[in-house]
Amino acid sequence: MRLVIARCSVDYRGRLTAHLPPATRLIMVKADGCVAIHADGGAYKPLNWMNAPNTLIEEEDRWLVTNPKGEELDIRIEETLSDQRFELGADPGLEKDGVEGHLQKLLASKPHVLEEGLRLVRREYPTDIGPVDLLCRSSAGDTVAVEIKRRGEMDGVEQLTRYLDRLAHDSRLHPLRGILAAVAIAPQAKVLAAARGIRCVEVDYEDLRGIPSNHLRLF
Amino acid sequence: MRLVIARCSVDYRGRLTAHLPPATRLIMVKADGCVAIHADGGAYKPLNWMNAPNTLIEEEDRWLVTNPKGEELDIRIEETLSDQRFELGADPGLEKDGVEGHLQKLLASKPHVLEEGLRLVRREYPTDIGPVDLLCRSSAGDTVAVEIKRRGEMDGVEQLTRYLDRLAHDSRLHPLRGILAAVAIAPQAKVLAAARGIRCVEVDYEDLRGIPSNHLRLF
DNA sequence: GTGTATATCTCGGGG
DNA sequence: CCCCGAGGTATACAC
Repeated sequence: MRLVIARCSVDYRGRLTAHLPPATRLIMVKADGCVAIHADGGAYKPLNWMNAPNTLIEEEDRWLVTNPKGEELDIRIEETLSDQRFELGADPGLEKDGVEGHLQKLLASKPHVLEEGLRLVRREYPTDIGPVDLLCRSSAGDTVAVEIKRRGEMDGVEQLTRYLDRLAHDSRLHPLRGILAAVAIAPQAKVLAAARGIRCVEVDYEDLRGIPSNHLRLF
Repeated sequence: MRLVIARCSVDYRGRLTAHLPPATRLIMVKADGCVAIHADGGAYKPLNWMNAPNTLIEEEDRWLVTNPKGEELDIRIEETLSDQRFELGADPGLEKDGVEGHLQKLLASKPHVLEEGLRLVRREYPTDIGPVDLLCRSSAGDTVAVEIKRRGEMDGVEQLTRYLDRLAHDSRLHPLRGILAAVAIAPQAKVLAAARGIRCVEVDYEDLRGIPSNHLRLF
């Protein structure tokens, strides 16, 4: 990783055009060639950047970064205050817990949490506009499409609605209905879901991890 | 701005939990207190971060960053390879051109570009599910809701459809139709729009800037 | 503050 | 390669 502190002005031309007047900033060049220009504030997003893959042509007072898509980042260096390189090596990467994928796996193994008697038909059930998170069947024989979110918002309802529209074309899946499952569901999303006959279920992630998946009973 | 190169492991606990095994990384602390941990690759997004406002408690081998929302970033420093501070000063900020906001302003002043005789009723016309980009009236007296995007995709069609549904409840706006305006519109979006009776108009941003806004004619 | 939509979104997965 | 969906999305803007 190369870290340059320099007084510079920058122009980006590509998906939009953007200009940075002269000021002192950090220019970060990573091992994969990506370039980011940071001010001393304003969260983690750089003012300007160019992702890999790209080409860096470096002159005394000008860096020109171009990529295959035709975008370019034009950095005019007025004064270099520091220029250092560090060997960081490969990173083992981030291990996450608590994202939608985990919630989906948990609910796939315990669909009865959403509704008594619900059984999984398939996770990531394919349609021609994208996969449905869970396709289930109820004890009454209904097909139930489940859309899973960490937070249920209106776009989740839209998404499930689109899937239900597509699935409705397959008569083998009738009768068909939908469930929006999330750790928390916004009031407006509940209203929109209700208007479309979609049931909302709020689930507790911590509880869910504690429930055994082979939840068999003897009668 | 403070730049630390260190071998460290990191734990984030908040909206999810995330763990970074020990490795050498860049820890960036900006003047506003925000902290970002970067590996030597993978574009501009840090592996972990904590935005301002937050509190940094720094010990010899451990940094604990907490914020008012109860999130925390726990950094264990195993070895510090470099630790430097730079005075960057305030940044004049980025000047952008070509984003949706500009396109909306331009089209608001030149709605006739979308359709001969179209006049603006209101920009950001409010509905109870959000504002419509432009509400216009045609020379024939139709109400025309315009959704503006840089790139017209399916979600833009969905969005305009939701608005048209809401606006249709107001009989004063009848007859009502919609236009999706964008610099470029994806084929799938065109198909979906056609199926819903929504007209698609691709506009040239550069041309648009050159057209005078008071486009009056004498007959 | 809440809610809604944008973003040079970024990033990852699947066909 | 594109398409689609998730994100600790962040950020701006209107109500």
